[in-house]
Amino acid sequence: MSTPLHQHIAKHIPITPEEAADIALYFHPADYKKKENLITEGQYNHQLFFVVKGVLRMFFITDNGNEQTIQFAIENWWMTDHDAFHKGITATFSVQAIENAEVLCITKPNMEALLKAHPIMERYFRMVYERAYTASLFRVKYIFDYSKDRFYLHFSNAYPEVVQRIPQKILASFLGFTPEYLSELRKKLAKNGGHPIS
Amino acid sequence: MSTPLHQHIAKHIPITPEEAADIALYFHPADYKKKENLITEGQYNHQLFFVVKGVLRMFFITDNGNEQTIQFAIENWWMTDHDAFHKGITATFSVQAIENAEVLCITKPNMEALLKAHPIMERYFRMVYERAYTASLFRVKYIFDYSKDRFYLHFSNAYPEVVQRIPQKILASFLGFTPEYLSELRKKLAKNGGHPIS
DNA sequence: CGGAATCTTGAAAGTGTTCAAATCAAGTGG
DNA sequence: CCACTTGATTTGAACACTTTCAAGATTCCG
Repeated sequence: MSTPLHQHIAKHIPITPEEAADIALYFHPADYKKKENLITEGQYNHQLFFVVKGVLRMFFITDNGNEQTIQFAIENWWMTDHDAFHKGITATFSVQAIENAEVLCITKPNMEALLKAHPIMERYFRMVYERAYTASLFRVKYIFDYSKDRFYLHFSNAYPEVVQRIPQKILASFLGFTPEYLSELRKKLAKNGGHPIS
Repeated sequence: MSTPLHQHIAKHIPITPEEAADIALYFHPADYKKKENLITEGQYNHQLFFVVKGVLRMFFITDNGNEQTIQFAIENWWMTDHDAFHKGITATFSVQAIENAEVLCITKPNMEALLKAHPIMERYFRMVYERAYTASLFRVKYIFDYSKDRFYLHFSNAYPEVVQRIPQKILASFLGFTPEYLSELRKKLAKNGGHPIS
């Protein structure tokens, strides 16, 4: 038998079924309902999550009280407030289920024990973080490079499954503008057959 | 004797002087002059850099031909186009010396050999990437959270050394606005004793 | 000193936001 | 299954923030 986590690990490093089974013991499964928080800004959290099923988002509350979404996680992505998890401090970000979600959780002590027992996992997580870091840099690039309408088009072409699974309000926040403006963009783009205006 | 690289590694993982000396063999030192490129957008690059001395910036050319700076590296930071380095593809970003810089370089094959010979370095780089990823997420947070004037103040308070070492033009680009607007902000802020207007 | 790049200034034009109200969609309890 | 309540999306007008462009002042470096 092969779990999603096992499969994901095996994509990056060679691993035996026995190792995978032992690694799984460091995690515990959990279910979250739509709109439920896995992590809440300002609170202590010491868990890292692997998404087995569902969609999560990370967000925070801006100066003027809006929810600003900064990333999504779908199946086979890792998610947490890394700064809080790593340093054991209160969370800067909240993590919430957008759909009912099924995740694997690992506490900080278990994470340390896991890395000690299976040093090969250092390599796996090195790769995971390297990839996440790269993605985050590209996110910054897109924010600056594209006009808002192009950014919207880019994202909905690149991740159509994500766009379909989330409310527009949250998409607008992720893209960096208001829901009202997203409405206007959609209207404008519809007129132009899905091409940016410029 | 203890090099900056050795010291930085030792901050994260236990390491003997002998190991450190062997690790150093996988790197070669290089000097770059102000404005010289370590990596050029569109070209192949297969090196990762550790900054011993100087300031680097990463940037790309936007749709409308401007240079958009997306991050800096000062002493003890790692820098490269990670996506290009990792996948062996052409670079999306350029990396340039803002001051004369002294760096340690490692090629992709040497990196792989290093990780094979010293698996403990997987842990070190896992930590480095984890930290870089966290920083990148905070960068995105600040972009969305702060008004432009607050973002400017935040950055110049958080990294005064960096601000002093780079031209305003590049700072403006990093913060996400035009040099002209930065001029206005500085004028406005000067009138208000360094506090945001809002 | 001289040339080139950087920084400042101001006016005009865009881009995106805010606010308020109407419409639409979804989930809940009876 | 319907009626109700709540939340999400759309619309439009007024406004605010930021860019663009062009020109002048300043600084840097050889």
